[in-house]
Amino acid sequence: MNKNKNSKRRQELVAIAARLFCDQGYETTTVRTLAAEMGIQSGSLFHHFKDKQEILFAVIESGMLHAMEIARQALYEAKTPEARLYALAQAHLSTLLQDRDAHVVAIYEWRSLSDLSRAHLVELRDAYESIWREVIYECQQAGLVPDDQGLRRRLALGALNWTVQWYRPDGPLRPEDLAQTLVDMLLGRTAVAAVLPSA
Amino acid sequence: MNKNKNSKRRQELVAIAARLFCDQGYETTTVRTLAAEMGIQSGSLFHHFKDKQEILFAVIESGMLHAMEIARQALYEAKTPEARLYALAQAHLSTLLQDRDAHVVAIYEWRSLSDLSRAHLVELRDAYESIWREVIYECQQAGLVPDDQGLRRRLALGALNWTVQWYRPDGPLRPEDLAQTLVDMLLGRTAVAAVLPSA
Amino acid sequence: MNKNKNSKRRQELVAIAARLFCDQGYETTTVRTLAAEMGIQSGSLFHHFKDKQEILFAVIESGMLHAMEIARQALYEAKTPEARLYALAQAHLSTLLQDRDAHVVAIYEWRSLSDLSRAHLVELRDAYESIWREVIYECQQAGLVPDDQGLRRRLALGALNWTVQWYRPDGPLRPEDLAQTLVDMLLGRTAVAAVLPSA
Amino acid sequence: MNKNKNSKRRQELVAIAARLFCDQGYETTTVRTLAAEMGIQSGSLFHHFKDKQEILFAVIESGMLHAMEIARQALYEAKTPEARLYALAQAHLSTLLQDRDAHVVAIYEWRSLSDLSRAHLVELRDAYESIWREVIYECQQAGLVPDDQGLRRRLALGALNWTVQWYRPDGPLRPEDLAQTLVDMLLGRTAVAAVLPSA
DNA sequence: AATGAATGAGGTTTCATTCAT
DNA sequence: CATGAATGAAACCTCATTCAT
Repeated sequence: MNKNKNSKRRQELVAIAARLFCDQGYETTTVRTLAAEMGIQSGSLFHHFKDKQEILFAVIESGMLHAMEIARQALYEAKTPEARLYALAQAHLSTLLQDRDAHVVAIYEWRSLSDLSRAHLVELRDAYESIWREVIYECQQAGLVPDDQGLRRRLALGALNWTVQWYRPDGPLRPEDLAQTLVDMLLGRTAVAAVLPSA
Repeated sequence: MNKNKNSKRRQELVAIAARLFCDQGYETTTVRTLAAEMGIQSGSLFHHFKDKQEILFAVIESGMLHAMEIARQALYEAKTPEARLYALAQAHLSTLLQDRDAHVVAIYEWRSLSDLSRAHLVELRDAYESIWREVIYECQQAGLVPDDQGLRRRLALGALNWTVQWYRPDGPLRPEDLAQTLVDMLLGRTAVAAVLPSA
Repeated sequence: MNKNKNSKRRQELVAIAARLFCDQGYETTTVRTLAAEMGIQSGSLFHHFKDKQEILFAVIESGMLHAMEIARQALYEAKTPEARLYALAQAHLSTLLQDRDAHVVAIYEWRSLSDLSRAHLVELRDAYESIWREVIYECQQAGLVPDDQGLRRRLALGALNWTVQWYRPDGPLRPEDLAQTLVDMLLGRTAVAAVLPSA
Repeated sequence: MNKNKNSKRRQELVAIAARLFCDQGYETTTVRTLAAEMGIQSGSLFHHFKDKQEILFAVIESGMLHAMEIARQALYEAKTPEARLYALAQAHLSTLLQDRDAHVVAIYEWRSLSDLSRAHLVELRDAYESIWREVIYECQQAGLVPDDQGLRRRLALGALNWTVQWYRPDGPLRPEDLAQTLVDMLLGRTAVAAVLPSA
């Protein structure tokens, strides 16, 4: 089995698997279909991945790692608490769009992970959420949002995650609008001059 | 096959199926497991349902019908726009908790429905969402929220739906708190006296 | 799965499996081949047996149970120590011939049994060998064979078991001759009037 | 492919294969396992052997050639018929112990040989058995055993072969005891002063 | 309504073998 | 001699579904 986990080839295969798992679901996607879409024989799949299950893990992990990376980059440039919250929301939407397949799979197929895989990914997820926790805490300290027991944060993240269910990048809404409206809701603004002024 | 779709027996079977589909997923739950939990043999299942797929349909339909019913009852008693919005949010949470299995299945297994089943359920869902659309429109008319192109509504509903991922009824948060915070966010309030005032 | 372990049907299937395992080996015999020879589909096999492995167990167990039964019957009628030894040898040869398939499989495929199955069959085998131990002990007590540390018994049993490698029932040798020669060797006789005087 | 069939390297590989085939069985031992134990990659195996099957042949052939060699050496020094019989039995046990892996494989995996391989090995086996035939004939001529149609020879050889099933070199029995008891049984003696005189 | 044996297509995975490097 | 990715056939087993009883 090919142990080079970051090889270009492997990343391609993971991306293809992400698309198929997203479109058809993990259980419904057969390894034969996976292989066919990858342009190899079904037996060859198992040189790259131990298991069908390991493919699922690789897909979800790749999405999470990318989310983390984008979030860190976004925060690197933003200075004020509000700007950081906005940047984080936009980064979240950004990876939700760029790596949509992987994130949809993460949501839908979480259950199909092995216990071990899940434990590893829970760590990644916790690390990501702690970034959000921190940024919102900064907003609180700045008096932008008077209190938070994590409830608003959770609702806001949920609202964002749920966008994969209905948001289409080719529709009239821009990601920036989503991010702005969400920040407004989080900070308790009525969003007077909100989205789509020209519509 | 039992054509009496609302029989007590059938409702029991649907509830059992909902639980299993929720816990294990539709694809992973075998007809034999379903039958075993129902106390019958696998062959007998097909006297009640044409298909495995029809069981899935019945599960999701039951959740949606119940959601609609609860929403209508809640609105029946609420008069002001804000009260109606609050009532609707609470009704949504209420069915999300009462019929959690069915709603989780609806979210996760939507893809596994046949085209015909899905089309029928889309109608139900549209009917339900039009209730939300209407109530928020009333709020706009009352000047509570200056504009809305559906974005806030969608974000709010998404936030609510996502609660099935993390909300636990036996935790410290009461459903009323969730509903209140959500209404605050929707209406652009800073939620000064927010959650858990008595705790 | 059909739990009626002694059903006529099951015994037929076991006999067929014994033949195939004997001819081709356990690993080499596919479940499809098994099913084809049984006149059913490969999937149907698993109504009768949980596993391919369980079929192997059933084959070997059947041979052992039959061996025990025949030995007990033979001893039931034999009175003197020597007669009992002779009866036992002949019973051994008898089951070796009647249930040749099963016994060959027992010898060759012992390794392919699961640990659990093997443990159960070891008990059966021990019970059978204790019969031999007892009968030879009677011979010693009668002064027919002066000593035995189990060595002669083991060599004799080994000689008998090995007959499945070369003995053919349609050849010139009669089972009685085998049994007689073996008893002679065990008791230290020169077998003056030995086999096939007319050949 | 390495044509030097007697190279030191090749003999090492054959010995490793013998051990694995003996422990796990031919069918169950994968080419990858073989290669891993040999410290090479699976693809490299096929530089040394054409086939997996050829490895099996090499294993069994090596055992047989060694058996023949030891037997010839033993007979070279023994003069009287009885001494020669004893020497042969001991040589047989000797190779059974020294080359146990190969001989166990010969017994168990005979079936897995290709027809061609088997034919070649049958010749070797016949050559070996003719040695036994000859030595026993000498005993008959010397009046040590009055007659033999091959039956006693076969039983005795079977008893010896079967020892691989139960004999452990680290147990209390010495190979000489086995050989002596066997000769006694063959020659029809009661083995008064038999095994373990010193124990 | 219920049973449960039987189906048969299709699932994941293994494995001996090849071949370009 | 050695590698290791790729092959592709075939292995065991599962499972929704049917049907005679």
